[in-house]
Order: sequence, then C-alpha cells, then structure tokens
Amino acid sequence: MAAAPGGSAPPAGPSPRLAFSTADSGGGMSGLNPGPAVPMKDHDAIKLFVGQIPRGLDEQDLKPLFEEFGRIYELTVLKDRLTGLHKGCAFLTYCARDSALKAQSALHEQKTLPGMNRPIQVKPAASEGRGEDRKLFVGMLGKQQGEEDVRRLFQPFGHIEECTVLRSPDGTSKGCAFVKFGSQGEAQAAIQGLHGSRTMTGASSSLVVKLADTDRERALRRMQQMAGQLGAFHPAPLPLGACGAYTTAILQHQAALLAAAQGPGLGQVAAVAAQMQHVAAFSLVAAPLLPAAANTSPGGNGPGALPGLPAPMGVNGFGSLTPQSNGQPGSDTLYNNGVSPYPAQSPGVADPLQQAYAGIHHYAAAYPSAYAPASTAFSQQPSALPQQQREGPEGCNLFIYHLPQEFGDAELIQTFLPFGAVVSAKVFVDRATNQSKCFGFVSFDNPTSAQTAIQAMNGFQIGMKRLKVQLKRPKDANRPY
DNA sequence: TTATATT
Repeated sequence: MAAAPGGSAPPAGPSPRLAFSTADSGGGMSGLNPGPAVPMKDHDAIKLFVGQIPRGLDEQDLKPLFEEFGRIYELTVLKDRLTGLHKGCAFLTYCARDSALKAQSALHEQKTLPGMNRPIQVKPAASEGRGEDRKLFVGMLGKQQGEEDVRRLFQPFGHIEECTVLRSPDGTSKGCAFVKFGSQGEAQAAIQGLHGSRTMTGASSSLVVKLADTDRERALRRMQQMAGQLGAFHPAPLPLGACGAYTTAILQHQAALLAAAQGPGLGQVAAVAAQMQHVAAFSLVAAPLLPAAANTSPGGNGPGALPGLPAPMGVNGFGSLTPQSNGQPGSDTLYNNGVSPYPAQSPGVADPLQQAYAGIHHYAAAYPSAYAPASTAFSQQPSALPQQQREGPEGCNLFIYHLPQEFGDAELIQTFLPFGAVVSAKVFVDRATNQSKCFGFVSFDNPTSAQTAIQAMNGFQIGMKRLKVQLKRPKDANRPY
C-alpha cells in the first residue's frame, strides 16, 4: 500500500530522495525551520543494491523498513524504462556510510519479504566497484608534486583512501601516482574531471587519469570472462555454428509438425521456410561457399530485394525482433513472428548471406500466414504492447528445461515463435559465470499457444537431451517444506 | 530443474 495521498507528512526532518516523491526541491516550508532541503551524505557513502523486493512495494512502502538503520539519502525502485514495470529491486543510499553497513548486516539474506521465496538482498551495488575499480593510476604529474599535491587535486571528487606517489629508490618522483577513492563513482568522476584536463608543470603532456589496472590485465580478465561465457576452450566460430544447427533442427521439426497439422499448401510453405532457415543459419558459418542461396524464393527476387541487412537476430537472422524497427505501420513490440516486408531499395546486394535474409523476408511477406500459424494472424494485437519480460496470464507460461548450453533468449524466442505471440522469453543465466543454466521461461499471450507449444516441443530431442516443456509451476506450489 | 534484478 502506498501512503495515503494528502495525509501525513513524512516524519520530522528533510525528506529523503524518493523516486516517487513529488518534486519539491525547495523544501516547501516557506523559510521556517530551514533544515537542509536535501540531506547530506557521507563522501564515502555506499550505494546499496536491494533485491528480492515484492513488485507491489514502492519507495514509500520500503522506506520504513530501511529507515531503522539511519537517514535515507536516496531510495529508488528500479523500473523498466519503457513500461515502468517494477523490476523487483532498488538502489538505496544512506546519508551515513555506517547506516549502510548496519542495514546490510541486519537485512542481507536475513529476512524474506511477503510473497518472495528468497531472502532480501542488501549489498553494495555493482557500481560501487569492489576491489580495484576505484583505484586510479595518475600519470604525467610534475616531478616536484608530492602526495599532498595529488590529494589536493583529487579531493574534490570524493573521499581519498590512499594516495601514493611512485618514486625511484633515491626518492625522486616518477611522475605518477595511485589514488584510491571510496567508491567507483568517485573514481569515475575524477577520471571525467581530470584526465587530460591540464598539463602539470614540468610534465611533457597532459594529466593522465585512468583505472589502475593495466590494459593487459584488463584484457586478460575480459578474455577469461568470455571463455567462461562460451563454455568452451576453443574460439568462437564453433559454438556459433552449433547453435545455428540446433535452431535449424528445431525449426525443421516445427515445419514437419505444421505440415502434418495443416492443409498441404501451408505445410509445404512451412517446410520450405525451414529449408531456407537452414540456408541462412549455415551461411553464417560458410557464407562464401553458398552462391545465391535465396533464389528459391517465390517471385524470384533478384539481387537487390533487400535494403542493408536487418540487424541479425539470434544466430540465424530469422525475423526482426527489433521493436518498431522500420517504423512499419502496425509494427508492435510484442514478439510476433516478426516477418516484416522490407521495402526494396539499395540494388546490387550479392552477398549470399544477405540474399538468404532477403529470401526469408520476401518469402514470409508473400505467405504471412505460413509464418504465423498459431496466433498472430488471429489474436488481436494490443496497439502498444510494451516489451517486458514478465509472466503472461495463468496457463500461458512455460517452463523449459534441457535447453542446449548455447541457447540464449533470442534462440528461445525463435524456437517458440511459431506457436504464438511470445510475450517474453528468458534463459536463466548463472550470475557469476554468465553461463546458461539450461532452463528458461517462455510466456505467450494466450493459453492455446502455450498448449500448442507443449504438444509440439515437449520431448523434442536435441543431442543427447530432450526438451522438457511444461506449464510453469504456479507460484504458491513451490515452497520447499 | 520453476523468474537473481545493477540507475
């Protein structure tokens, strides 16, 4: 419940910055008792990330819980930029650093808010930069500048925890230093404010302010992360190809199903579409070997049917998932089958991959019903459906297990698109490793599509595994003990 | 093996 409108003012003292509070920057008390309109925060305050918040709770609801630990400087529930949908988490900054520490130790994983099945998270936000992301390397200092000079320079940007000028054994400055701030934000501010901003006396070029990590360390770490994400010890092309193959197999399977379920005409159309899909997927790996792959499309579109490539979707360029991509009339942000007719222009496209794209689009434009077998041709389209990743109505949400490791959201969407309008599709990813957990959720806008998808895809074999596709377990039925 | 999200 939000606070009753027009009723009680917040407790005495300045209002914290709540995202929902009405704009009242002046304090609004006509000069009497002019406490600070905006509370002050410690220079080394910690921004906290708060997770596992029930989506029904806004800032006003949350405030009492957190005020126990000190005055709140700012509290913001995260919302989807487009839809305003509550994302189930928030940022919280106390005026005092100590309040944050107390709140973290008292609340983090210590209690579960109503309706949640995991305990609340209260911990420094990712932006607070654990470790070295708040430590700066400073170069191009003057040789005569000591720690005090450097501190004076950086002090305006925040709380300096460490400041060390690098020196030769004889004590002379090497013209560089390390400066560690209390937070990553402060460090970033210093970079913004100081890097290149001036040339110190005796230095040969302008001041250098950057994160202390060397580029090499940074690159190394990034590569390790990427290797982890790919779940492989070999370079990228192989997983990409494998992923395309999976999608292709599934689409062919779907084509067969459609062929069986529908009249011969449409079935054939779907089968051909899957065939072309295969071409497109394969082209990503072996494009140069495939001359004029797309010329099987009806109407024989010559080169030039396609403007520049649409942004490739997933691994195989099937459809356009970009909301309102070309300002097409009637385009919407629901994931439908996404086959929009691209206007012809820009002649001279000869690349096989592009032709494959062109073929699919062209073909799909000619036979839209073949690509929208289950839903979009029939269900009315809400005019401005926001792109959200949330549950659909009861009976519309699927749990999918045994996904291939390579499957991402895009592949999941594509796999389930033929069965209806996909409201959301999410592959679960391990936070630490960014690896897929091989399960995910797909939500349709109607139960029939969901049932169709279960019928078609449950038990579908991929490699050694079979997909499990079933309705998502209702929220209340999953309490362990 | 059933929604863990980072302005």
